[in-house]
Amino acid sequence: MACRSSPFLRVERIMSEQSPPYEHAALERRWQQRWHKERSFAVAEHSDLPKYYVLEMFPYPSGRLHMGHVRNYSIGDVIARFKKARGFDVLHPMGWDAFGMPAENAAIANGVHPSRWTRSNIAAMRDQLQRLGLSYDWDREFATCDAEYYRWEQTIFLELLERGIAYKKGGLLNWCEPCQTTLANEQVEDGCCWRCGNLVTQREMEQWYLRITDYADDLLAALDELSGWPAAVTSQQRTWIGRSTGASIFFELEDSAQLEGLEGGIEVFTTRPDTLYGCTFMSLAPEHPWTRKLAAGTPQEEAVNAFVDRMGTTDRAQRMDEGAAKEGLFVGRYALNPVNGRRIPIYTANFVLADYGTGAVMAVPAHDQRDFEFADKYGIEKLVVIQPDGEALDAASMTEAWTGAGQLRNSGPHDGLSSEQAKQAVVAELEAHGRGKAAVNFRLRDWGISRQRYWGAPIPVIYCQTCGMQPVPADQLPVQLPEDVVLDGEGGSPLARHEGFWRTECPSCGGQARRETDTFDTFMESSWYFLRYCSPQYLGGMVDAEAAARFLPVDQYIGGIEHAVMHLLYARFYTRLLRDLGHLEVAEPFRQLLCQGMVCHETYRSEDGQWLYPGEVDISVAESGRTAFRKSDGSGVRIGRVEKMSKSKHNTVDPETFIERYGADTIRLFCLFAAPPHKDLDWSEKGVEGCYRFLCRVWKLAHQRSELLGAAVDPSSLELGEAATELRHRVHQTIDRVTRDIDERMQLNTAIAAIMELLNGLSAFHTTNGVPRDLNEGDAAVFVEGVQVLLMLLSPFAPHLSDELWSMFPGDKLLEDSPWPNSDPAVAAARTMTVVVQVKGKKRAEISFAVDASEEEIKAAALVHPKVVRFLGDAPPRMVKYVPGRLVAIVPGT
RNA sequence: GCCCGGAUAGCCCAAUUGGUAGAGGCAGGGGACUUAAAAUCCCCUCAGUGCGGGUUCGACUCCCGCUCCGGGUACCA
Repeated sequence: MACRSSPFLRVERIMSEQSPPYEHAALERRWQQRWHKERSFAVAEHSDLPKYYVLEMFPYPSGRLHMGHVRNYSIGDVIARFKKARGFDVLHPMGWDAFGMPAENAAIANGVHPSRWTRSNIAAMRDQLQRLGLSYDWDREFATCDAEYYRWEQTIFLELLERGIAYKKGGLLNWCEPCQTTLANEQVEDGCCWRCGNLVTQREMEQWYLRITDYADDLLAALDELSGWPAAVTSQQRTWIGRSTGASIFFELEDSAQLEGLEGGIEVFTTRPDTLYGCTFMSLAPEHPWTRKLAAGTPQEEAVNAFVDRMGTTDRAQRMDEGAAKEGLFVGRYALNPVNGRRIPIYTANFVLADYGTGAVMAVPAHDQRDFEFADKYGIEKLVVIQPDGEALDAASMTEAWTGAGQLRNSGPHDGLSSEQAKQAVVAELEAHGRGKAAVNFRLRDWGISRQRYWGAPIPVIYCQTCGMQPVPADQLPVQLPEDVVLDGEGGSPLARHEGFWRTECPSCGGQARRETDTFDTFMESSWYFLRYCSPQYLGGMVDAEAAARFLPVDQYIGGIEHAVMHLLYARFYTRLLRDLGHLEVAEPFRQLLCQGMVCHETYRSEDGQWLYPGEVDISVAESGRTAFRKSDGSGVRIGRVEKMSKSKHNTVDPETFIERYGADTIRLFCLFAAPPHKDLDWSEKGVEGCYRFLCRVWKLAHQRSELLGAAVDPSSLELGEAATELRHRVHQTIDRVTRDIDERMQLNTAIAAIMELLNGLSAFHTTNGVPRDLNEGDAAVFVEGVQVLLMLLSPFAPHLSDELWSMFPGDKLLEDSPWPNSDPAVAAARTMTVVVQVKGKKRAEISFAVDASEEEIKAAALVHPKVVRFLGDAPPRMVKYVPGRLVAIVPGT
């Protein structure tokens, strides 16, 4: 056990006497300081080099890095370092998504001010990031809680307000009680708050919105062009935007004269105008503005009011649960079907959503499953108007709705049309009579951006009793968040209780006025931070136009998929807004998106069902399988499945511990090696040890031959032996493999595997039976070239160790300033090839050829190979196919 | 239910996109070194690709029909 947690002991053991110990802690600190001193990762803003912008989703400053962060940033760092070596001017920044509720909750719980809490967390996490050796240009760092950051958000908000993109309205809102704030629709997952996981309720409130729905079509259509995004994300956004085409139809009331304001009738949206002739009733959402009004004065009035009241107090999730029974009530009045004049009863129904479409539905029970069930329950007539091929539907005997296509019947002039044709024909009929039109409907709602919390950017408006709502004048920006607030978790928004903040003068009349006390949704800040990195100190606006033109869009964005329809949708929207306001040229912020997989770990539970941390458990491996015991008392432990690391299940490991034990290079390497970036990664301490061992072997290889490294000779001018030629070929091939794996395939795990292979090759080459052998001049030159290449290829993954060993070569240039190696195509090309001979698809022989052997030559050799001849028989072969460089496939004659 | 993914050795993961199933790591076994153990070094075992069909000279790869796992989404009219 002792050795398991004593890496230094282990290092000494791994190292033979001829190598100095690999002291990763001191070594890594030294190189981090050197990079810092030389500003190795500063962006050359005006260089002639092509730019490359790599960005990882910036973290919320919780105070501690978790493995998900480490993985995310390690991936980004490889790309950043690689692109830099490939000659790009790389922008690779880092900052802090610093507003948000944890800070405020911590303040309520512990009395620490959110600002102090946040700043000290930032300091701690910055330190952790720096100890990972990530290649950020730290001069560009900022936190979104900096007034100099959010002032531009306030500025833009005022521009949006002027253009009517930002507006305020009242209505039912998502309310999270534990968080004491409203939430945007995107931030409600499965009826629960995305942050705290508690059930979201509905509440009638006023708040600010951004008209994202104006951009719905554009946001949707442009997804098709985002070929660099994972389909999982674009498809989620498509679903979320939820565009459906159909018709908007007006149903007049039977006695509309009696109801003021309903002269045009009730509007419904449908995707199935072809079924209009089959409409036998109408359903309104309980919250529909006409539900109560229609019932008023009818015998149904009292019952309808009671129903609406009950629905209002029924939990939304419960009411909308699909298992919930259809329920409704006749409202006491009739409407007229605009195409056939049929008198249809109007119902209110629990399953009709107030905020989708118009909150009113034309019900076609024969062709919609929900309407079918409702009609069954309340004895409403079903009318078949779509007849599927080869089947005669009969309303009386149907057991479920027919929702597919078919031929029209009972539909007046449209009988005989296909449902597709009828969709257009019915719309045309409606349009001719002014009773409806083709329409598109979206599921997407406007983005609610007000939050009733303190730790956010103030919304820069003022309310005056006489002048109404007034924007804060530009010269009074930023509206600073006051520091001196009472945070006790009581009595609603802290700013609303801070008189010094809200009491102000009307900018228009100078009279007494009140500031808005809600703050912005923190997704507002993360919707443009990538832009600010282009010119983080710019004082003239959000971004310096020249810097934006140079660096945008982000070439490679990396982060978790959990933001598929929150951050990533808002950022696309916001970028469009800024383009339309003239601040930007681009519409899409992120050219390529990589969503890394989760970091997972086995779970452990004690006999009494408690979750245990991996550190509390010992595991022994026997033939019968693995068994686990609790370290403290040796009691049995149940090994559970591998799951995403989470605090609640205690299956987390702390990056800090592992960095101390093995070093940042090892941890980075493991995160990149154990799985391809987009897939889930199973944390394995054994695997970490394997990566550590690999780095130790690299270390040892260089030190074993340190005397050679100081005097590199170009091997291309030397006469090389067989083994040296072969090794050199492998070295150059490895350059090609690693380059392609990083650049084209984003397959970092196989890039590392190739580097490991190269190490194995170099080790075998310079030793005999594990002991260093004598190398001639050619051998030495090839070996040294191999070590050089190895370090260059390794440097994006394990930069500290690579730099340390690189310094054994002459010159004092950092690897960070050295170009990526180029392979010599002549050397990388194989000299011989092994061709497999298959007879009827079965491998029968292998033959070696020079790479320039001709097809005829190869086919001929294959056909006379003794192992092949046996399977051919006497007749001439029916087919002989040559796949260049790979195989000869033969089908014998009969 | 629908829409995405995924399933290859005891485990993680490769396979140049239809051409020799195995690169890399872990675990396991053997050997060298050692008084011994550990460490280190060298060597080795193990699957025929979730299941059933099909196309093909040839299928992990393409087609059809399933199973299981993961993710998203759902009275959206």
